[in-house]
Formats: sequence, C-alpha cells, structure tokens
Amino acid sequence: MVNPSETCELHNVHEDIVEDIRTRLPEDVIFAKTAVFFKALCDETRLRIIWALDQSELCVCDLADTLGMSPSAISHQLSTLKIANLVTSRRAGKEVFYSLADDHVRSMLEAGIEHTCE
Amino acid sequence: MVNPSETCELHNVHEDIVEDIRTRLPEDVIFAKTAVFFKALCDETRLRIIWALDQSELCVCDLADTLGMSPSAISHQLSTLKIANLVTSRRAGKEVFYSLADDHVRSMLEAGIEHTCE
DNA sequence: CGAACATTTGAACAGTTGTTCAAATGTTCA
DNA sequence: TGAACATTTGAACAACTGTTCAAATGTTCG
Repeated sequence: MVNPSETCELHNVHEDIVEDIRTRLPEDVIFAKTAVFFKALCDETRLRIIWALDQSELCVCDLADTLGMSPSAISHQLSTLKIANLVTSRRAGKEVFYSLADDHVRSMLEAGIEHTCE
Repeated sequence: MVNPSETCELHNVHEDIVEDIRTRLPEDVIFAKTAVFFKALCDETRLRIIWALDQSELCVCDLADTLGMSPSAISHQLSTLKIANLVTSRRAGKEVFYSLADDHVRSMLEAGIEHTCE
C-alpha cells in the first residue's frame, strides 16, 4: 500500500469522479491478462515472427533463416508466444510448424502497424 | 549476425517461401515503432491509467487516488505514456490534467481487454 | 542401434523496467 | 515574498527480459 504522506490531500481530489471510476475499475485479473497479451506483442523479434506467420505457417529453421537469427533464440520466443496463446504448433517429422492461434492476433498486429504508420 | 554453426542446413530450409517472406518483410523501423506502441500497453499500471482516462480526463492526484498509488509512480508512468504519444496533458493551475491522445488508444485497449475476456 | 539434423531447454549475462525516495520545480494565494 | 500543495525529476534498487551457449531431447533413416 501507499504511504499516506505520498497521497494527495483528500479535499483536493475530485472526489465524485474518482469514487465513480474506482468502483467501476475492472478486476485486477482483467488488467493482468491484458498486460500479458500486450507483453507478447511488445518485442521486435516477436512482432517479426507474428508478421511472418501471418504470411505462412513456418518451421523454426524457416523463421530463423527469414529473420537472420539463431534457431535457439527463435525457439525461446516461440515458447513465449505459445504460452501467451498467440501461436500454435504441429510437429511434422523432425520439424515443428508454427502458425497464428487466431484472427485476433492477426488483426492486433495489423492495427499496431497501422497505428505506427500514421 | 548469426554464427553459421547456429543456422540450419541451407538445403533443409523451405527456400521459396522463406525467400518470398524475407523480401516482403517490412522495414526495421516499422517493427521498432510498433513495439514501442505495444510496450506502452504492456504494463498493468499503464493499462489501468488508460482505462481510467478513457472514462474521464483526470489529474495526477486523481489517478493516484483512484489506483491507490503514489503520485510519483503515476507521474513516471504518465511520462512514459506521453513519450509514446498515448496521452496528452494540459495544465490548469497547480494541476495537470491528462487524457487519451486519440481513439486508436481507446480501441486498442478495448480490443485487448475483449481478447482476454474470451 | 547410431548418425544426422531439428528443436528445446536451462544457465548465464547484460540490458531494461517499475517503484520508491528525496529533492527540485510550478503554481496559487494570502 | 513565502507558505502550501501538485507535479516532475533523477538516483537507486530489485525484478524482469532477450540472446547466447552448451547440452539435452525428438525424429528419421540407413
């Protein structure tokens, strides 16, 4: 919790609005899960992976070759993306093919890129 | 760059697709800027701030009181959000009121929350 | 089985991040 | 001007993150 000396004087806060907003604030778990979702999207490498998987299902080596990175680094990031449920995988022999989990991921990437291109 | 020993054997990569995707990969700056945008959205505190500002323009102390955090912590996060162009501010006397920079931020927050609520 | 290769895993490392604390800066008003 | 309060700033700190490296695990095929 917060040290009282750090809070503003109560009579100076716009009490009505603050009280209203505080009661309607979504539960912690909502913000926690949403943060996890955006965390998965906030790294350049993961964005490149998602962009590439939006073009085509790809195996780890394909991604490593496409992005000029080590298979190990790619695999670690794919693991992060999988835990966050942004990608799915299927094994085909020695290779493991990854693809986007759903259209939400695709549209979120596109919305993000579009926003930065303004 | 990548140590050659770390890359997969060239003949095993799906060359055609990889080459096609590699040539169409957006520029680095696109991914960098998009990552900055999502980075601003990937923290719980910042998501709460954005949610609150979506309800109403608020000053630093209002936000601190609403979220139960110190004004200093809130101010630091608002600074981060302002640098990323997600919020704007106006001074009114001793107080500084913050609000969302544009509808993109609002819709992105809503899309993120909606995604986590499935 | 054993060789070859794709992938995963875990430790280690430097770099980044969010909060706290103390101090500085802005602004109002008596 | 000086007191009072809102906000900002910078240093410090622990916690977290992304990559590398070496080693382990999966899978195919001779």
